[in-house]
Amino acid sequence: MAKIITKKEENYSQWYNDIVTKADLAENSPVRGCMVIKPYGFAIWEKMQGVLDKMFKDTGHSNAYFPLFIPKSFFSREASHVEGFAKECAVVTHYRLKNDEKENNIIVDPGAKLEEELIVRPTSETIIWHTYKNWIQSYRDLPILVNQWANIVRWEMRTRLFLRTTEFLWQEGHTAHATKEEAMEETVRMINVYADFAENWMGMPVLKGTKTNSERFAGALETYTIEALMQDGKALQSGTSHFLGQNFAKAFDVQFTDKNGKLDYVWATSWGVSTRLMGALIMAHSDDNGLVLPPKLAPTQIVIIPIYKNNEQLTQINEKAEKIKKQLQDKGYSVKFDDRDTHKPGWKFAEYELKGYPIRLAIGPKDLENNTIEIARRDTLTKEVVNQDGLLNKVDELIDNIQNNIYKKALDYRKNNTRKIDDYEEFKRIMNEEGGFVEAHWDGTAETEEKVKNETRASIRCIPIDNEEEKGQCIVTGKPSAKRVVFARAY
RNA sequence: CGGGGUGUAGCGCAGUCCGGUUAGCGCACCUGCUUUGGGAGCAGGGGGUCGCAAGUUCGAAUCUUGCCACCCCGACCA
Repeated sequence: MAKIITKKEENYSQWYNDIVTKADLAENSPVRGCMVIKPYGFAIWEKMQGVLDKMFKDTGHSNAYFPLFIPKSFFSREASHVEGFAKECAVVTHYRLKNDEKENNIIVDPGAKLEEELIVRPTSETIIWHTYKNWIQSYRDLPILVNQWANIVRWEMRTRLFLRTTEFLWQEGHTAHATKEEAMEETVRMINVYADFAENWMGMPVLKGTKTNSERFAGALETYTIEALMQDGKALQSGTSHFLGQNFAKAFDVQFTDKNGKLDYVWATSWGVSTRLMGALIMAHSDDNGLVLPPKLAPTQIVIIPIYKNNEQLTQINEKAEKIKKQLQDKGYSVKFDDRDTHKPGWKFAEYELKGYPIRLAIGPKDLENNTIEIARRDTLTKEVVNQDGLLNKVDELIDNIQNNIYKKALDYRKNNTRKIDDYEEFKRIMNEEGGFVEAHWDGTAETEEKVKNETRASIRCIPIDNEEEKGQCIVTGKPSAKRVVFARAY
């Protein structure tokens, strides 16, 4: 088995092929830049979906669904939005094929040309605000707090499995509010939901902050982001929440009558996370033996592997294992008993490590004799033999412990790779040799941001919310700065 | 769209420079026996339009021309 290299950028393709193919997550699809999410990978996604969906509902949102196709004219209504997305849209121009008798081939029927082209959604603001226009007349119709789980298509020039695929799955929340304050609160609420999910479920520490003008979502007045640091020192934008102001309401003429009888435009937010989070999950925690999944998101938390020499032993172990499985399931754990006779125990050990199962139990003849069981944890790859009577408590303890440990490990990694730099030459060296987050002063201009990007390939990932004010001088121009911002090379 | 690279079995590759039996290796797959506490051993077996097309030649995976696809690095981006 080829080793999975997590540190070096140049080995990521190898790493992906192994993890992704062998761990049954996905494989390259014949369609340009698209991915097949294999059953095990999709199980992880479903798990994430389930948690996020509950978080959205708990914050008052409901699910809905809007069309995949957006008429081209909708798109051009919001100027900066169309500018941001125009270059990466798949466009439907015809609605029928026909048999070309000369060539004996199927061709696009020229007679089936659409009068107005349809855009395959790269995001749904336009069609949703077109729809909201009919839903909103009065302040009594507000707020609208809607989320949709959907697929979208962005025809990027360059794709990267999981991190930037042509088609991807995501959720997009689109809310409408009567006041600016309320919309702003919603924007911040949702970035906090994302940060909560990333840290407490994925075990992945994130920096919360706002984007600079040039990195902002097309059509937004403010973009909040969570930025995670991958094990190769590159940053990954993992979720965003946008304050859209009244831009889309104005573009789609969505006005409402307020309590005082005055007409005003509606305030909007949108927010989303995608299957990129699976890439983040993989890249944040995996090691040379494969995936490491946080217990809270692992589709199966515990696997039990029988070790036996003959059928008689297997029967005895089966009985015992099924009992243990039942007990664990009663406590709410997802458990798999792998009694396949087609693979040997050693093979199974390696297999479940590759797939990142948090806890592995092994039970064999020795254990039957001694009333013991072997318990192994994926995050540290350590194992111990415990008495069966204490197993349930041990599992409780381990599940918590593993969840906390992988978070702590990722946090330590980030701490060790976050540097305060005040010298531009040092900054350049760090970007070339070390990677990671660099906290530095910036004069606030797009010119400086652009210069740094051209010279170091590092961009401003965010202006952190939590960072303290600290007066300083821009690392490039020496002009005054009120606060450090976070730079990194990013995916 | 620029720069680089690769296309040979499901996966990973050798063979190509310098044309020559029936195209080979590892893993995986199938059958049988022995095995089973960290990816088992032995024996046998199946699987290929050598990316596509044309050309050169007695003969092409190998040489020539054209095309296509994919990967990596940039520009772009969740």
